Amino acid sequence: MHDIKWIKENIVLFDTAMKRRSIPSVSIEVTKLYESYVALLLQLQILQNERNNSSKIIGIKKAKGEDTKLEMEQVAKLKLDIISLQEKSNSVSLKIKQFLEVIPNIPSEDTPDGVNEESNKEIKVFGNKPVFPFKPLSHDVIGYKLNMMDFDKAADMSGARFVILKDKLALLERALCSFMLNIHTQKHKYIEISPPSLVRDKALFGTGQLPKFSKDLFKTNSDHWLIPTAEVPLTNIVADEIIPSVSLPIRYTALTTCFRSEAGSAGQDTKGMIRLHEFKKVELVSIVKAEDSVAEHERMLSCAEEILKQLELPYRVVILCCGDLGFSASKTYDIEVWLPSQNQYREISSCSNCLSFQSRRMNARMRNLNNDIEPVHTLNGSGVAVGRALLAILENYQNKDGSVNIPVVLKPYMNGLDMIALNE
RNA sequence: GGACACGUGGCCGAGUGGUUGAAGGCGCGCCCCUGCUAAGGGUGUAAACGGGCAACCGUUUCGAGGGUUCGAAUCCCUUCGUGUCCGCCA
Repeated sequence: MHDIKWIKENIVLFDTAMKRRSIPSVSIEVTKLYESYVALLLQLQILQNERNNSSKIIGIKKAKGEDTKLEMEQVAKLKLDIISLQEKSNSVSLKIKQFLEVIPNIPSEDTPDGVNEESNKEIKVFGNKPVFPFKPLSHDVIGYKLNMMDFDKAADMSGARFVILKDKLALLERALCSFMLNIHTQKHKYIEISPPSLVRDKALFGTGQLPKFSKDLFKTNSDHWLIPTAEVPLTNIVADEIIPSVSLPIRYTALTTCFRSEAGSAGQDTKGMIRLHEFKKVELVSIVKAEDSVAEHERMLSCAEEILKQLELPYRVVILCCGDLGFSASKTYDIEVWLPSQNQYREISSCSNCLSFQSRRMNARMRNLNNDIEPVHTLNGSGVAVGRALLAILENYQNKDGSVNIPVVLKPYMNGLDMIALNE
């Protein structure tokens, strides 16, 4: 959520930024609304002040047993004006709020222009793509042949875009979860959280999924929403808080299941585990001072990269262009892992700096050393998507006979297993 | 799901219609004092918004929303949350 006062003072800057997002300029309109709101408020406050004074006098007079008929009649008249002014100013301020809450964050200066992912900018490539002396299979075929991945049964009970992992693949998923959480808690000093998976509107408004993107979410019949990412509960831990600046940065990590309706992605990635309605993900969230968020963003990216480095999976890092940037983000790095069967890199992590965009929506603030209160900055990133990590391992570590080697760092989590092979 | 109770400032906790943004305590800040024993005294200490160069002034806020009233933390309604007991269940 943008600060209306900031927009008012930076009309050109603001509209230029929105233009990069292909959003028509609204700053003049909002600013005008705001000015009329301030005018109404001023008038209203004068009348409220009069009413308060008169009511005090009535109270004093009544205590003395004096007659207050005159005063009471005067205030009664005032009251009508107050009510009508209040209605007007409420409706204008609601309009302003409705305007502001659907305007996305401003892209950072170093976010490339562009309307779709083709304009994303590659900034780093890491690792060697595996060379196979045979035609590498896709992960779903590998899983099927191992008899450890069942899309058909999942479809019978849940429909499309669900999967059942069995036996060693279920273990591999669990191993990945533990491995990632251990790295982030022990090496990167994130605090592990086990949050709710169901949240109310307010939480999703805070992180920016609502009110605009309800179509992408699942809703229960009890007015809860299933979280699309742990970013939602993790970031909302600081909602409505005033945090002493000495307590920052706060770094949280969590393993959760993520639920996404995938409305509008019909036909995309219909095969395999790439795009499911539910998947597990280890998330990273940082709450930092404004001046620290740029550095924290780099740190977060390197924390996510660390996972892929240790798993020895080839990847690249891109900066998302304006057209690909999420609603709440000012700048986003995507980490893309190499998938041999597709002969391309696919997203496995997304690390975003939201600046004060989310913190203003959820009223998350800090008290600095001068005792002043200001919004914190929030960042979130995947560290990393578990399902996609699993499928990347299957594809990158596959052998000709259909077996799959286990990355060295995962062996302790796999009961010492070196390889997943077809059960005899 | 049934019954009852409760939601006040960083925390605890008074406050059932009238100069109450809110006693008192704790905590914290600043200042002072100090050879009567791990202390005493003074003073300050909410947020948001609006106006003002500023000092400062004003408005709103006692879970949230609405209502009654000249006036509401206090009364009424709705709602959310919490606690306890009962029922049910992992």
